Amino acid sequence: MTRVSLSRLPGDRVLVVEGDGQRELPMTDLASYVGEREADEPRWVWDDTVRWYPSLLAAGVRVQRCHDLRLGHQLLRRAPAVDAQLLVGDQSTHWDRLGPSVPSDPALFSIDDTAEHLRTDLEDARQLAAVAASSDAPKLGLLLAAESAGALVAVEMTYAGLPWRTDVHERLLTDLLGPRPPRGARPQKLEALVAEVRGAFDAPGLNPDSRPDLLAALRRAGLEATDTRKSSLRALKHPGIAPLLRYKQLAHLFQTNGWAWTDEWVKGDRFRPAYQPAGSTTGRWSSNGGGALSFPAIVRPAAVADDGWMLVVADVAQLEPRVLAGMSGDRALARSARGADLYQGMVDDGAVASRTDAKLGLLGAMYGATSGESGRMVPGLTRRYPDAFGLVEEAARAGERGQVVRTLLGRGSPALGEAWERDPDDPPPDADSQARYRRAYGRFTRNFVVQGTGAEWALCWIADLRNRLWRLGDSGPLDARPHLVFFLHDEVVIHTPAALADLVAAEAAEAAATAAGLLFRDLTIDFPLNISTVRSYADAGKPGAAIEA
DNA sequence: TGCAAGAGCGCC
DNA sequence: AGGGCGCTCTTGCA
Repeated sequence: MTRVSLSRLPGDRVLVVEGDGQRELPMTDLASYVGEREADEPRWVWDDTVRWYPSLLAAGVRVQRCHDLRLGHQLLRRAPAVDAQLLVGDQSTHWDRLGPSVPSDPALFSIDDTAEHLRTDLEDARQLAAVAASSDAPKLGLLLAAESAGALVAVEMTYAGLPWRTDVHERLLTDLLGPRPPRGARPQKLEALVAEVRGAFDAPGLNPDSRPDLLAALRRAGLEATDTRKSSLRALKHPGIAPLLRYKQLAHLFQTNGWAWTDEWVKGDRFRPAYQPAGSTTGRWSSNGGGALSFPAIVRPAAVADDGWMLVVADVAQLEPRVLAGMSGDRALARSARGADLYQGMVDDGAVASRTDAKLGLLGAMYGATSGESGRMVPGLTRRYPDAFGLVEEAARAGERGQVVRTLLGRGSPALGEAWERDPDDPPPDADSQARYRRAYGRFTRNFVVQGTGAEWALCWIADLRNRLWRLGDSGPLDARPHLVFFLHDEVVIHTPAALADLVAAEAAEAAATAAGLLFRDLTIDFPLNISTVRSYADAGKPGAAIEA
């Protein structure tokens, strides 16, 4: 496959290296050059997708594949199967330090002090060599390709944006909170709730946002409260609790997804969050802006397809338990995973009495629950599904011994002490806190292998889906084709011309099967999707909504 | 005055 | 004695 690396040079020029040949271009010619070369389907190699791809998209150029060296470097440096020494060389310390770049950074295409003239071809050669020399080359190769495809998806989704009806959003806010208040003030309905809470607790100056204030008021009312969490408050009996809970819910909406949020994140009928592929150590994405990955259900009614378009919403049912079945090769769990409901499958196989028990037991095993209803289910299920439960148990023990663990495709966990930088002035931790810390790390490694492999499955899914959607759109312009507009760990939203919605839904399911084949080739694991075709995101998942419109 | 940490809630 | 994130507010300290 043709591999073309792009490096930025001073004076807004680009160095293009391909095999033994190289040439220079002015930055202004880049989009047309890339557009023409796309016919050869090359893999574009660049330092950071966010630094190159947005301007190409803006020029109407879509790229089929790339290799994101920043993500690759980060991944390979920590991959247990890779000899990290092979990544050392000219400028490699710079690659070590390279953090994510911010899409809104105005310095995007100007050469500045922080963006040295990195020779991407040199780093590319090191990464290729490091993969080739590893004991896990095919899997790492797949992981790098998926990671880079994810980086393309992330930029494309920011570019496209989630279709957003500001009028619907504001009507929703006004209904729940009252009219938009002046800066710094509470909306009417929140203020009314505060008054109600103050009255109920006979605390005229109470600030419900202040924990000490609130605890004092609760105690004065004779309630035993040690924290102000929703779940704790719900257990208390007092006339002030209901308005307090209502206040907390609505205040959260006002603060995180209220008018200020719209002002900042919604432009031109689109919500455009910035995604950060592999932003979490497990390989899951994070987002830095707009709280895209904690996008609350309460505002989803405002995500509405354009006229003549629809949203196809697809999520995987029980992604992580299915991934666990696949990576552990647990045939019993794989059998229970046949069909749309894995937990029900466990009941039907006679492993547990109820669906609730199945869910509690599996989640307990994946998160490391040691007590409670969840922890109690684990021993029985371990006998039933020894390979699956054994895998997470072994990952936990490895963590407690201080060893790193890896995902199916070879992403390594951070080391035990990595996030634990002690102040040298502090006394050394005693044996108890060391043991506590090791157990916590064990819970982390236990979850890491499943969450991380789940993220890999999802990357393969969206990478394949992205290509399928592109082919489906045939030859239309970029913004007239079906495209991904949202991705949330195990769920995607596709904005599509209404006429293509059924085809889009079918492609989403096909892509899921492709991802399963890529990761677990010899073992058949079902990854059934819940798919809805809807006008508004809020209608996804509701029975009957799929046919509507 | 500004920053970091903690609490709490949202999502998976 | 349950994993991963981001965001906003308050508090405590410099």
